[in-house]
Amino acid sequence: MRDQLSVVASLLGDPGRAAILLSLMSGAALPAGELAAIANVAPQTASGHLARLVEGGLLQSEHQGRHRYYRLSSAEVADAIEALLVLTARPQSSRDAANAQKRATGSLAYARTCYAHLAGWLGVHITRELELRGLLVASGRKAYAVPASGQDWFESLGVQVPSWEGSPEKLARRCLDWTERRHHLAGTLGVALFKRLHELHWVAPIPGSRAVRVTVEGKRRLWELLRLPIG
Amino acid sequence: MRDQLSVVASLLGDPGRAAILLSLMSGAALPAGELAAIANVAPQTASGHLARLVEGGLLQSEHQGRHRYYRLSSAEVADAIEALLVLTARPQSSRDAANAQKRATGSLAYARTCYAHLAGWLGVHITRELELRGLLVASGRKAYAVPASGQDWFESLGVQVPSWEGSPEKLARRCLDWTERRHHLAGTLGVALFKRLHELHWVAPIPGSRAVRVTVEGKRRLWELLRLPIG
DNA sequence: CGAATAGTTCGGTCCACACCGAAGTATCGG
DNA sequence: CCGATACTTCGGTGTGGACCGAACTATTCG
Repeated sequence: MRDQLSVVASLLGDPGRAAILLSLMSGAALPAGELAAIANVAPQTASGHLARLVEGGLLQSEHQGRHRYYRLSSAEVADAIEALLVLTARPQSSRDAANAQKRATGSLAYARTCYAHLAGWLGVHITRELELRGLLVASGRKAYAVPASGQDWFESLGVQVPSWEGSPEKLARRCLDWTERRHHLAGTLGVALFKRLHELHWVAPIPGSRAVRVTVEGKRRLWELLRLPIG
Repeated sequence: MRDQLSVVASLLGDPGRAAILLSLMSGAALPAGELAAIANVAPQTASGHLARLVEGGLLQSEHQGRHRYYRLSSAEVADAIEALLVLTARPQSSRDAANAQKRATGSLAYARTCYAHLAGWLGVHITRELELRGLLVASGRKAYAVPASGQDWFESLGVQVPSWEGSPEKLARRCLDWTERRHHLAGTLGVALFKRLHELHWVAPIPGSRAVRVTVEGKRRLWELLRLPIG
């Protein structure tokens, strides 16, 4: 029993395996070779890591021709990784350290997707502005409530606010970003918002990565709409 | 960035350190010597582990005379550990494995506290009976709603149902038990229920551990009240 | 003060495991 | 059927770190 914890934890405790798992956090499935490159190890080594991760129930593999794709086996795995990432972000309080970390992570820290919603600087600050304007209200540690004014705002942008299906967490979850260490909008509404920004060509996902680029149009409109200083 | 994860994870990846962290999950602070005994290692070894855990921000230490008490440094640490425990519980489907695990954990698996609410077999089954009777209704993945009938039941037992302060998660959280792999009642109401059962001498915490004993009186009353077969 | 207890630091041993070279098994394309 | 690509298994090497004995520092008690 008590070792069970250490067994799972030690799966995440190797830098190579951690890199692999992090690269799969987007929910995408990646082939073994690519994961080897990401983890910066030889294919044989990665193969061993992947086998252990599958054995431990963290990953699922899927054959496709001569490729073998791997993905996280459940949302619980992603939850556990995020819970650990929160711990890595915590003890830094000096501004320098925070900035160094931000620079190191590059554009991913600036704007990226987390599953299918916006995270990074952009995700956090859009959410912050909405909160400041009372268009989104924190309700508990894990959810946002959407007041009528907020609903109007989303719909004027062309985002259908989904009906209240079950828990508020489903609709508008508060998701913790580990570079900004601030909450941002997730859940159905978060996904819908990102989809709409993409439709409007205000943001453009960078192919082959989780990073997101803000278009020129997007910069102008986000400034008009939320006074968000971008670029 | 990417190694940060593996660094934290590898802190949990050693059986000794994992045992130490698990024993601190109750929120209590324990002295180094006791933690060494729990981890089943020499005091020097434990001392090294504890230093690394403090260094990594997972534990905080506190001097008190010639003792040195250690406790989890934040709820986030407990969250991360629980998120990992969920992963350990998942893949087992065979009854044998589940039973073996139950036996191995001994009385802790039967009844214990998790922070200050009841967990283990007892916690899970009390919660289950309340759910079957409609006195507690799952609301989303993380909270219970308490209908009027449930409120009556708690109050007839002498448990003040706290007023709806903010989120339902605060009041009646669904907490996942990792030996039973079932939800049980946590949150303010869960704490109040345990406190009341203790007051009534239906259960008695076993000193120096998180295990809980059900008294003879308790067995009789829990049977009368919920048809819970104990012992 | 000196003995006892709680905890730490230091030094040396030993093993698990991350790593890669080499060779083996699938699958694709011609 | 043959070479190329994607991935795995096997075997041997090297290192990080868990471990404990011994010695050291604090605190309490008589």
